[in-house]
Amino acid sequence: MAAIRNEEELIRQVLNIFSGHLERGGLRRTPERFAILEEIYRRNDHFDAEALYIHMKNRNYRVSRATVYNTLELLVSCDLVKKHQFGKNLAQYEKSFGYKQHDHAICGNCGKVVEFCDPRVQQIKDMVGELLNFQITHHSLNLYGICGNCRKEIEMGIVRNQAKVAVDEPGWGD
Amino acid sequence: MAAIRNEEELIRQVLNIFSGHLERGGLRRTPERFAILEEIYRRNDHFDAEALYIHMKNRNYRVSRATVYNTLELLVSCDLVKKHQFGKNLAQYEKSFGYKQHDHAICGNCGKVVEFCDPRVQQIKDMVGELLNFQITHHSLNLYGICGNCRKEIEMGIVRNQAKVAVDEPGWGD
DNA sequence: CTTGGTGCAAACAATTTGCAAGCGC
DNA sequence: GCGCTTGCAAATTGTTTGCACCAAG
Repeated sequence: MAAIRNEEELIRQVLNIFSGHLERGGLRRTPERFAILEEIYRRNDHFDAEALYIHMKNRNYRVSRATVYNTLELLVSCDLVKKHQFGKNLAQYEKSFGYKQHDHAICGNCGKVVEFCDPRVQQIKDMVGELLNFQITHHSLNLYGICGNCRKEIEMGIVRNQAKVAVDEPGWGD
Repeated sequence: MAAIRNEEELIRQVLNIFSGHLERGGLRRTPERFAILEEIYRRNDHFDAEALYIHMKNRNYRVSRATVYNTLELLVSCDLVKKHQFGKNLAQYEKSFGYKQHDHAICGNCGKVVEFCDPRVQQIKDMVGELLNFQITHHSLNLYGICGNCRKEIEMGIVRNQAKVAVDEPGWGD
């Protein structure tokens, strides 16, 4: 299914979009910014700023946390990345270009995040926006609960409460 | 509409519920815990831990932040208080007993939080839970945008970005 | 009187900021 | 070269923890 091809294609595309966004805003096209965007689009999970920072370090990039945060904010502002709060004081991010809008179900036991899509969300946004005279720009819908696997584990007496999911792999990128 | 009467009645009720919850859990009924619960139920807004702490101080209570946080967690665990994250790294709370489930629209300009209710949310929870084999326990749906007032102000060139809303009034109690 | 709860302050974790040096334009 | 960006570390912010004392059961 040519997934790799599509990935490279996608990356070229988002780098371009970002480049244009920077130019339009009179912002500088630094290698750090592009490197961060590229690494984000090579991942397929939800991640936090620290994980991305570690990831960049593992790949032998020379970046600081400040730049990671700075760039993430830029990317959010041009809609290439989405920022979430899944109930904790820790911002989670995910790439968003080329994906259809979706929401999240979060397992309170293992921390797994599953995406879903329901057209009724849009209907609610439209209707509530009109009703409250709010100009809705975006939303966040999170369903919290226990996933099927964890329910089984819990029934068998195993409890892992909040195990970390999606840790970064050690550096092989030399 | 006898709002005051109802408020006193409601407060008696929640104090009772909390008392039972503490007893059932083998926890102590301290004056601080009841005082915090009572103050929460005399407020009608969304507030953060610090605001509640200041509020208690203004009312001449002798409480520490630690006790405020501790008690808030207790109250959340027995469903007398709900905890929210409105997109920032700052937990917001609101009383929840006697209110029907609702969600929130947040103005990104003035910070105003408006509540709304839509039955489709429950439908989504049910359907997605079944679909993903998740046992959904709770959810959070936040719509972000600009409220009518702010839109007008912005059109007139006034921008207040993130003005603080619902600050605590100075102490008049005593 | 036993032990959990408290106030206080120090510790922590996530994020932001200040500043000197570096590099895109 | 000008000044936005960077790396680094220190500062801030929200929340948690450690500890000596207090008071509920």
